[in-house]
Amino acid sequence: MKTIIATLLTEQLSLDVDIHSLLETPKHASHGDIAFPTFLLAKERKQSPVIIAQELAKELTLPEQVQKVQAAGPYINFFFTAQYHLDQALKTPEIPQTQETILLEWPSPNSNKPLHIGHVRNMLMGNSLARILEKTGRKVIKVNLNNDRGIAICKSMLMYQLYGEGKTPESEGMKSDYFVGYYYTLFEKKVKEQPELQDQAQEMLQQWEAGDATVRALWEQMNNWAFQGHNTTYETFDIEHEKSYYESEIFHKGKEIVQQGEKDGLFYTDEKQNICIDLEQEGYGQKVLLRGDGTSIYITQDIALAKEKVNDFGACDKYIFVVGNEQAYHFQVLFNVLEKLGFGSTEKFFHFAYGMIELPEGKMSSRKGTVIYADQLIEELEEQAKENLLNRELTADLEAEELSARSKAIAKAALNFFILKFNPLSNFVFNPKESLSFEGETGPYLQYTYARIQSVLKKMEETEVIYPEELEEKEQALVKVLQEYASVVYEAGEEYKPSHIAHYAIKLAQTYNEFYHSCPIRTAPEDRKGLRKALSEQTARIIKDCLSLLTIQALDEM
RNA sequence: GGCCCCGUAGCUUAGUCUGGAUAGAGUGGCUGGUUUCGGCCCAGCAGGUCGGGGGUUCGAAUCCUCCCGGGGUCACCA
Repeated sequence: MKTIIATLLTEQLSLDVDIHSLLETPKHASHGDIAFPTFLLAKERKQSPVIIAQELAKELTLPEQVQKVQAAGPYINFFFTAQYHLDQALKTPEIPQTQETILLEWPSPNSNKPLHIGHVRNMLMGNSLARILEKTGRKVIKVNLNNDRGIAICKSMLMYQLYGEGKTPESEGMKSDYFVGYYYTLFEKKVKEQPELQDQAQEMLQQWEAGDATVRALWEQMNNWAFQGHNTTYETFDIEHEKSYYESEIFHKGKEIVQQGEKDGLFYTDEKQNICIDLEQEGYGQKVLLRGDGTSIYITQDIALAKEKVNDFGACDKYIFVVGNEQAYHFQVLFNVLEKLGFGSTEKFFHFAYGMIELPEGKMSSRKGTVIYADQLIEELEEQAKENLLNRELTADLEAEELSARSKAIAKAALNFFILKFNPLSNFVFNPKESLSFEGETGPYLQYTYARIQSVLKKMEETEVIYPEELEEKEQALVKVLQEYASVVYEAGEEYKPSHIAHYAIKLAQTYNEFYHSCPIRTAPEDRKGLRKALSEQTARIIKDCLSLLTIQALDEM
């Protein structure tokens, strides 16, 4: 629409400004579809903007898509015809495609405990982002980095060695990652009274690095349990990767790269023989990249991983890391190091950061037992959803299987939407009792709107769509929102913002529900029935698409 | 202390990059709505110094600047 108006204004008025960028989409329907503000002209011509608007509006000859033009104060407002709006709203949305290859890395957990609500935020954001990127034409390579070595897993190992008594997840009837996590928590408890455990864990880490057979065997056992548990959680959350990397396999590989960089004069050696980078100019200070004894640190392995990824998948246009924002500084340093090493400009790397989730009583603590685990969370929500279904007349008699399937879908809708509608960078307090609702701005609200449309459509026969001269107010509002879909997805892809999709979906559902309540569909006048049916179908299609981008299932009945 | 993120109705928040007409929602509170397409719905009322000051601009929640509050980070940890 902007292009049409920009062309119109450029051709008919001799204005020396970039018209397209000045055009606005008014917030209120009474202001039309596109508005041209005349403030700039007023300044140039030293005339009242109101008068300029009035005069220009009179001069214009309108193309067929534009029904009328109206000067309103300092704005010239353009109104498009119902015909034009309907064509745009009812056609298959064309989402502008961006040809890019993006490597997306997430959720990259530690292997010493189960996934918790922080990982849930990570998993959902990564998943949704991947879907949005794919929808906008990008090729997305999905990888995971398992942090499977280090002091944390050694703590679990040590406790199992001391107190495990040969128990297994099977013998205890525990999900295997919880089994591993139990020993980690046990360490945090015991170390308070026995500080020497800290040294023992450290010692174990050294034995691990030295390749001690017993320690390695124990490590493999514990890790297998942890991963096995994580994998079932990934299934619940629809997480799939093309490749999983393991810190244990790459952590020693960065050494040569860093040493070569030092020879090439990119880095320097400090008095302790550490190889370091000077990022004073960039504002990040001096950072060690490789210890003097040649052993790796966190950033060394990230450098190695960058190379592995290029080896495996070729150079990509962008590399996105979904990681909590407490690591923002680390990633800025890493991106600068990678740029110096020739992996590409820092622009190619993006830290998709998100804020912390806290509980009403403060930060989560595995020691205090206040961690909310991903599996438990979704299970509790399923229970709530099930209860809701049983309390409704329509669904009280569902068969067990169907009841369970629907509860699952509704629970995930509630959780996914709740997490994804937020600005990712905000911290938020998660109150398990109050945070998740099924009413209002929620995933189930979207599912409900979709299901109700399906129910209405099912009862209707094929009807011809007849375009009316004028649309009713609620029809008009719906038509406008439907037209926005393609550009919303495009923007979400450009800006990496799943929340745009969430907010748009709510707006569409709200607009549709208002339409639904004031415009009968099945009992509409004959010349309106086909139109309203078509609008309902298109709304359903787009809601379903949005839900899919948010990793939520659309239900035909709920 | 340096750097990064956050601050908008009682609560949860959209809008900030790219400045425009009356700052949108949800929730909670109050008042209503279905002999009609599914009430997890809809309508209405009350609720805002957009953290504060200064600046730029015809115009600022949005840009600049200085403060205030909350969180994070500044390891040879990950």
